[in-house]
Amino acid sequence: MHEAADTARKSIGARRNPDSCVAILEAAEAVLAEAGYAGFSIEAVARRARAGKPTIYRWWPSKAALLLEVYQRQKRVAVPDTGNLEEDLVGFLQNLFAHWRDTSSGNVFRSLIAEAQSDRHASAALADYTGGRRAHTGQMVERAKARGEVALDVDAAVVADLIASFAWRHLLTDRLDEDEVTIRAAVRYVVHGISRDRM
Amino acid sequence: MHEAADTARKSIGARRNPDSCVAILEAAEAVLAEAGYAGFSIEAVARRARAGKPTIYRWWPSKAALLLEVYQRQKRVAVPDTGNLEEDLVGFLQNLFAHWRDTSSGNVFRSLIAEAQSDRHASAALADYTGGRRAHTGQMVERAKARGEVALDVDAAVVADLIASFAWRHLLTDRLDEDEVTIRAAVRYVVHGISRDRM
Amino acid sequence: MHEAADTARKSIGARRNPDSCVAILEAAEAVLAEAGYAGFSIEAVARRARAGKPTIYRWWPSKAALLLEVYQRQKRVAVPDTGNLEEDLVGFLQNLFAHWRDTSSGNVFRSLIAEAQSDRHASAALADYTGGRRAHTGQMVERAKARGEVALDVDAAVVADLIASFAWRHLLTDRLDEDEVTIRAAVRYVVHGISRDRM
Amino acid sequence: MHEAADTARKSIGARRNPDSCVAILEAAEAVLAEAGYAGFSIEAVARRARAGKPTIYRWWPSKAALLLEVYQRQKRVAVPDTGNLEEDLVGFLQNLFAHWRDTSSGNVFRSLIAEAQSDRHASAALADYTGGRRAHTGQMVERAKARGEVALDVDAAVVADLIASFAWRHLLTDRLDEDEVTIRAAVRYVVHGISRDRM
DNA sequence: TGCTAATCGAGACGGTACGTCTAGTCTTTTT
DNA sequence: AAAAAGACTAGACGTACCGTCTCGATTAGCA
Repeated sequence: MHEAADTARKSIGARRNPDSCVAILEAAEAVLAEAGYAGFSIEAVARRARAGKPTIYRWWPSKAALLLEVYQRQKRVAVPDTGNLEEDLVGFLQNLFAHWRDTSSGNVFRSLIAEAQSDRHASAALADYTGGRRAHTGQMVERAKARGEVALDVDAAVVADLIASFAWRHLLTDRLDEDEVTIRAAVRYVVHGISRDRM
Repeated sequence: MHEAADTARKSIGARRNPDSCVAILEAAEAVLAEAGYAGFSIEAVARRARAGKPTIYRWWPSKAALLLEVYQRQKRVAVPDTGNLEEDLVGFLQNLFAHWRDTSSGNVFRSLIAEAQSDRHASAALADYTGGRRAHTGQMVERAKARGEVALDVDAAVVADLIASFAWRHLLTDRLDEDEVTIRAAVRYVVHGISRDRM
Repeated sequence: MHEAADTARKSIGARRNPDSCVAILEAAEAVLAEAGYAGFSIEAVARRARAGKPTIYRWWPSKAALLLEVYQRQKRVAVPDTGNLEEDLVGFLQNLFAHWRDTSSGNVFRSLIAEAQSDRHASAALADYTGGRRAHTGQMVERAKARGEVALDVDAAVVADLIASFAWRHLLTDRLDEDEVTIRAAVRYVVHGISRDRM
Repeated sequence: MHEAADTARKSIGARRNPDSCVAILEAAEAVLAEAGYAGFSIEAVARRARAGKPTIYRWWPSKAALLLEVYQRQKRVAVPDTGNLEEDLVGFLQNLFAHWRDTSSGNVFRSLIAEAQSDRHASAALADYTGGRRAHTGQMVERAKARGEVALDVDAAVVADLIASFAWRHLLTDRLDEDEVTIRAAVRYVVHGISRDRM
């Protein structure tokens, strides 16, 4: 994460300056990491990035848009494939919690959810994003279905919803340090409930 | 929701004036209902309630405290007791969604969660509150255990967490109009997963 | 300047409590001495005196009234009588400057003048007070007239005005540490101007 | 004193907008004229000028700075040059009193002096200003010295001080309507006291 | 090669809200 | 009746951001 040079960035002609773009995204991430959502303001990002406010507003029409891009820039969480749904889901949640806990991603995503509660653009953007993620997480269930672990009439989207909801609430209530036992219990309750020999 | 009289409320001596207290809580609710979390400010509440800002700050140290009291003032959601866990939980979620949807409660609680992402007092207050609610919801599971529906080694708190998480995420992503089929599916997956003859 | 006892003063029945009166005046003086006019508020005095605000407002209708009483409670400056007008006036100014400098009187009187610029009660009270003082200071000139030092047609009130004005402006512009040479020069210019053999 | 147009003033780039500057100074003057020092608040000025409070604080760090600039913006008092010190000084005082009386200048300067009693910035600004004025007034005396009217060893600054003090006290005690006889008497006492053939 | 046009940093602008302070009024309780 | 206590409405304080605006400098691509 290289720092901005002492010499100010200038315009590079009649087109977007990628340096500024990167500097702003990195500054936004840094501000969120250091001061959290409370300290996240366009002013603070502009100050940190040594950028003008209009430059930010030009490319990101709302705080939400900036937050979303910052979040998407960060590395995705790996979706395990162990051949066993319970292990997959427990692994996924543990990876996700660790990712949220150890990087600024947790703060970014929390902020995005909070922002979505008062800003309709953020709300729409979040709905879009979560729609995509749900399908992604649902693949773990679909694979389990294909393996015969899970009943065929199970709605993978609902299962993905349950798992994602569990993750969200832990994020939003500062419980990302949940122990494996509890995570596994939650996952097992759901996995057992949808297993093939049950339904 | 009666309006304030033309004559200003005065002090009623060296003790809290319940009229002011009520007027402020009602104003807070009205502001949230009309302008949402984005327009919810102490100034706006004070203006609407014809109250001085210090009067609000005197009794509610933070926006979160005010939000929480507004939320708690609203009628509680009934916890059904049908003798069947699936029906209990489906009914509970439907009641909760309807309550959030049809009153301003949903907006209030969304705001509280959002506030908790940037204010540590809000965060603490919310943790406090959800702790209490978790035990409450868990009772449905405990009753089912007592009836023999649910395995004895099931952690009721984890189940309550799963259900509450599902509700929160629907609130936070504007999906309170979820159809019964989906709600029932989610509940069934969990209930089956913890049923006695399964574990 | 004894401090208030730990036990709160109580009402002594249907009449004014002199302890409260004294405590309030002393508190006002102490506040002015420590924080100056900037920190002088009825709230601050009430806090310091452990008195209720209404108790202050009952007896002193305005800040100015309180200031005036505080000022008048303080010891008067001696008016010298050396048999020579120049010495009298120089001595008087030196005494006055020292009094203002070394006690809280200076702050009190500055505050009173400042208050009089925005409060008509203060203005009236100050006019009243200065009227009395002018006559008082004028006596030094009248004595000099009687001694034949000063021409008979000199208006003692105008001379008193010149001297008092000089003192006020030094107070108001923080020049109470003026050296004797300058004070004497100012006095001499006036005294020579009114001496008998001149006019 | 033209009113602000209906269209709000906007920024004119990364530099001070003179329209705003003027609007604020005129608003400050108007507020002082209408409500006096008691009603003079940054809020009131901002409201009247249709300006944001931060715009005022950006350019005038304190109420005193604003008052001072309002005062200095108003036309200066003419310093007469009649070839006779008594006439010069009497004329100067009469001009000054009339200026203070007939414009809002008197209120502005009174306010500035009052403000200086509680605010060290005001105090410093006032000291600065009066320093300059003293030299200015002293020139009348210096001219008289050059003409041989006044003894050479007279300290012009002290004389200016006496005259200015006399003016200040009349301003501060609402005596700007003083008659010419009294003004002339005061001036004559001083002028005689310093005349060449006397000392 | 010189002109146009979009972008950059900078920072001022009118506003709104923050959380704190004081003003002056009020009522209850205690003496 | 008067004292203390402290709550009440009201509004100013000085600060932080909001989102918009205009500037002058910069540079690519069109003419």
